[in-house]
Amino acid sequence: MRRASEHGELLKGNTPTLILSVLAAGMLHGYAIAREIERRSADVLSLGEGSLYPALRSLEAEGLVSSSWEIQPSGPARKVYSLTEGGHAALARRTRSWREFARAMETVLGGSPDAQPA
Amino acid sequence: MRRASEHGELLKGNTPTLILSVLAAGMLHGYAIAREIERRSADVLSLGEGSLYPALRSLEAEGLVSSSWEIQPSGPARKVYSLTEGGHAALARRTRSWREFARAMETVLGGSPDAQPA
DNA sequence: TGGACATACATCGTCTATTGATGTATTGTC
DNA sequence: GACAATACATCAATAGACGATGTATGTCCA
Repeated sequence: MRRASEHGELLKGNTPTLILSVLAAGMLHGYAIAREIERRSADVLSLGEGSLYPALRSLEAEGLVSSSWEIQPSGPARKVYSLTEGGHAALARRTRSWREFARAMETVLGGSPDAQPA
Repeated sequence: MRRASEHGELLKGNTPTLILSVLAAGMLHGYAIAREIERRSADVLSLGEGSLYPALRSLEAEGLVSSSWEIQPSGPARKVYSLTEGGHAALARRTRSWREFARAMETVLGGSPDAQPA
């Protein structure tokens, strides 16, 4: 499938936040999580399979999501994930942390003569 | 010295942007760059020496900053950095890229029922 | 019939960047 | 005399994203 545009290393550390975020709207299987992130971000953000599946495993190991297999009448089985209570709390925490970070980035960038206003 | 608050892995990929950003206001030596980032961000963001100096080396290798030693009448010598033309251009590019990324993060987060408005 | 592509899972090696520790040396302060 | 700040630097360990690869099914088209 098409690759979304590049954002270098910026995604680092934000993958779990993005996954928790789309799961907050309801349960989804792994592949659909990646598509939903692309859809919501208008293809600016994209998770490769090599980032997605390990991240889901680690979120499950931390107890932030839970999963069950869904057998389809046709096509491969899907692993469907949903947020646990801890997952909702983690999302709220991570969202706050992201926004504090993003605001701080803006204040540093904004102090530069080169920077256009945001 | 005191450590600024933790933001996990969020800094990843943004270190060069922050350095270029504070250098856009004028030349500074390495240690002062780190202090200026802390000052502007009200101690939310902080670069350890282990991140700062390698990042400066690599920026210089890319031709985005240039440096010269400054001998002080008292105290250790300082390596003073300034932005090259390429550095100004890179800063503008990186700032645009950061903001596109941050906006996309917000649109994904904003689609969640758990998210408070930014 | 065969090719391409989307769905859907998963793993693995590589690469890159941050972290924290460690080191040297000077200066100022309590 | 000890500690902290200034000021440079390196290095091992760690973590996380990327891209490639693999398996399998289903669809669409020529």
